[in-house]
Amino acid sequence: MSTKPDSEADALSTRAAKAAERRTAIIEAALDEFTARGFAATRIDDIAKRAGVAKGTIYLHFTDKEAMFQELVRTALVPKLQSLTAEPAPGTSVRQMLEVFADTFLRDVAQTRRGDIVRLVMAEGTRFPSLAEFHYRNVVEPGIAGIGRILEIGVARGEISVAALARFPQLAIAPVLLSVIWQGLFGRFAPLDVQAMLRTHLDLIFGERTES
Amino acid sequence: MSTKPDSEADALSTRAAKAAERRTAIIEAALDEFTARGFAATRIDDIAKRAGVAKGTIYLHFTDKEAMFQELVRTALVPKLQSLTAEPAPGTSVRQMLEVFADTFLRDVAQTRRGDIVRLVMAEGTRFPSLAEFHYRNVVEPGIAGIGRILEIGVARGEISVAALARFPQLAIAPVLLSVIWQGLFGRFAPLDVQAMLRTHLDLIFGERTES
DNA sequence: GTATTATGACTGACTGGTCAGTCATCGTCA
DNA sequence: TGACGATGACTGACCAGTCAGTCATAATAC
Repeated sequence: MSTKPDSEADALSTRAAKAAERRTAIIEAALDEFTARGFAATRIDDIAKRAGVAKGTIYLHFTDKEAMFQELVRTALVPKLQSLTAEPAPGTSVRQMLEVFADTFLRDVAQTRRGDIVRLVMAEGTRFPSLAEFHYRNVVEPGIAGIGRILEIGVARGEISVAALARFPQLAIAPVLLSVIWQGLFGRFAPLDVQAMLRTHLDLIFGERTES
Repeated sequence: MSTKPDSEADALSTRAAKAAERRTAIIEAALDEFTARGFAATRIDDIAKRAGVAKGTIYLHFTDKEAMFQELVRTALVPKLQSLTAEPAPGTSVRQMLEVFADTFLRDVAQTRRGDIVRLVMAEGTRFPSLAEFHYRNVVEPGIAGIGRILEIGVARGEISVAALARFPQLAIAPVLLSVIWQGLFGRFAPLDVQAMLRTHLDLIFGERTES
């Protein structure tokens, strides 16, 4: 692909390179605008302005607004999922695995623009069923399955005493989801100590008695 | 109010009654449209058609689209909150109190149009900060406080062994919120046994060991 | 009780503005 | 020089909000 004397590959230095740059700029700008305003209220003109590009250029890369929206939102989360579902080193306790998961999530999702994207999916998912389903298949289901595997290990090892928890990995995820929502909607005037909350949640799962 | 020979009161039979009917019809229709399409994509014409009313009539009741949206969404949830925060009969165990809360929530919110409204607030809250703040003050904060009080009793009585839980009532709410989101986005193709999940969550809180 | 007038709720065609998507033209690179 | 990427003015559709006119009902007169 790289050494083939293809006209496209030859142009890599200037033409294709600039095209790729432009595409990236458009994607960045579009994500900013879509997360800030939602699908319907976002203007293509604004995306173009923010990307430093004319409106027509956008239509060289995407067929229409809806296609652009779906393509962007789809690809924005999937790559990062691997780092979350990565198998942990053997010999770690299940509690540590979940702690790593929570920390990674906080660092890579909740505190970055990816958090906005999660909110965006929740906001627009009803109006774009195919988008919701795509996220279920590619983000939610694998995520749930990964957590489920960890929980099963916890139950098998006796670290987790509520065996039914493995049937509902959603319970382990719920506080993380709540954090994303909370920070987006209320964080400005009612900040939440997410880290401490998630630690408490782990105490709950692992049945550690604590004094206040 | 009913016997006063007021011109307004006199007209209650026909004129004012019809006006009230109309207003209700508009509110119903507007909630349907807004929850189905979101704020920006909802057309006033469609609300009018659905309410069986001319467009101009809507502007006799609401100053503009945004005012209507905010007023509707604001008032739609507040009244029902009382039934959720109602003090339970003394002598009930904390677990029972939370069970009642969960059941009431499922019956009155998750499985009704109120669930759509919760989703709507989450979806549009970012774009209507005053709406988010209103909901925080009038729905979230009282709700959190109510659950917090129950949890404190649980800690004091020794029913709950993780004392820090009382600092984060959000942890008790999180699965309920997740249920609403899940059913709205994925319920169609990946239904979730919410009742069983919430029961498991209570097992977690009350440290009941269970076998699968 | 009946006729006449006054009221204001209701209507929907219309306006002004916005915005997605197009395309004739231009500029640039191989 | 020829080809193709980029441009932005333009078009047509769409829609929030308006307002002059209609009509059912209430108030008043007789």
